[in-house]
Order: sequence, then C-alpha cells, then structure tokens
Amino acid sequence: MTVPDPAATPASVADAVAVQEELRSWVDLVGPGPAEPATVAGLDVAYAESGDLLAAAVTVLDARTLAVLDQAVSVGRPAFGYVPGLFAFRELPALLAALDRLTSRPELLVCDGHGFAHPRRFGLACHLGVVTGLPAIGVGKTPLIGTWAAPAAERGAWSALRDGNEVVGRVLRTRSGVKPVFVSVGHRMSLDNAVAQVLALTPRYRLPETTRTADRLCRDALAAARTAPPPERR
DNA sequence: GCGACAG
DNA sequence: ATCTTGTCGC
Repeated sequence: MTVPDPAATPASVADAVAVQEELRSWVDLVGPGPAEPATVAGLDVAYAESGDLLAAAVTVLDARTLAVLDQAVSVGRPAFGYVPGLFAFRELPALLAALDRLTSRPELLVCDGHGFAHPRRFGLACHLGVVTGLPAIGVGKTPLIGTWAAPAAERGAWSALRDGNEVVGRVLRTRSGVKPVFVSVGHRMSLDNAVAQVLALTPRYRLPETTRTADRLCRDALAAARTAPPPERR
C-alpha cells in the first residue's frame, strides 16, 4: 500500500524524482542474467515533429539468428515532458502497452537509453526491468552522465564509464573505427554480460539489431498513425 | 552563478 | 527525438 505504482505517471518533476529514489532499491545489479538467451527484445520510440504523438515498438529477435520472431506497437501521447534524467516517464506507458501486446515473453530487454548510468542510478532500462521483472540492459547513443577515456579503435574495445569514482557502465566500440555506444546494467544483469549481449547483437552495425528493428517498426507505426489518426475519444 | 543534459 | 543536402568511404 505504501509502494507507488511503478508504471504510474508522476504529477510533477519532484514526484518523479521521488519515485525513482524509491524504485531504485528494487534493481538487481548483480544478475548475471542469461548467458545464452533464446530471445532478446528491442524497444524504441518515435515522435511526431509536433511532439504530441508517439509510437512505441518492441521487437523480439531470435538471439542466435537475429531474425524477428514477434513484434508489437502502441501509439499514444508522451506521458511526461522531456526532462533529462526523467526520460523514462515519457515513454514508459507506451512501451509497456506494446510489451503487453507481444504474444511471447522475451528473455532480455535491450533499451534505447541508459540504465544504471543515470544521475540517480535509475534510467529507463532499470525502470523497465523493475516493472516487467525481466533482465534488462541500457544502450545509449550519447552520454547522460560520467567521464571516460576513448576505447581502442577495434570492435570489442571498451573503457569504464565513471561518475566520480563509481563505475556506472562501459563505453563500448561495437564497430571498428565508429563512435562507441554507452552500455549499462538495467536489471538482473551483470555489466560483463550486458556487454557480451550487446556485442552478440552487433555483428555489423553500431547499434544492436534489436534497436534497429524496433526503430524501423516505430517509425513505420508513427507514419501510419499520422495518415490514419486514431478515433477521437472524450 | 554557469553549463550539461538519455530520447 | 525531429528538421535537413551533400558527401566521404567501403
């Protein structure tokens, strides 16, 4: 009764911060998580330029062949303003709705954004992990917090992402000579395993195949939604 | 006080 | 995130 609904949308920035402070204790940062998951899900969201419409997508891939086995989308409106550090509240409702529409249960969630590498150690990947109870990792394209040394140029090279003296994630080179990505633990995963899974999902491109397939799906869903708007409700 | 700031 | 043209390179 005293635990807030982890999927509810806060009424203010202060409330949102309080929710994160409370939910962070539910995060499992040890894992180690599945070494060879059968299925891995990618989650992403696309926004209309107007900023009042979004489409969330989840794709479930065969972890071995990287073929898409299942997918689902959800169109809606951003649930919260864009505030760095409170990003999860914006996309969470739509992403959860899409997850509910899957016909399968993925063994790992790969989120487009950070997990533990967050000001309060509770980024989107942690939030999704705690709410779903599934192992989750965060893969960000740009940093939110932390300092790091440039990893070597070869694919697989990495360096620690630190916030002060604390290691909050890794800066990982997924393609030789290409800008690295920022990997951090979301839930029920070790950092080592998170990096291993990301490398397994990036045989050719900088971003995980999971993110790429989800990105295409939500973009297509958004385009379709703009062409045929959902019925008015009131 | 001044920047920085996932998507 | 999204808006945008050409351009360098495998």
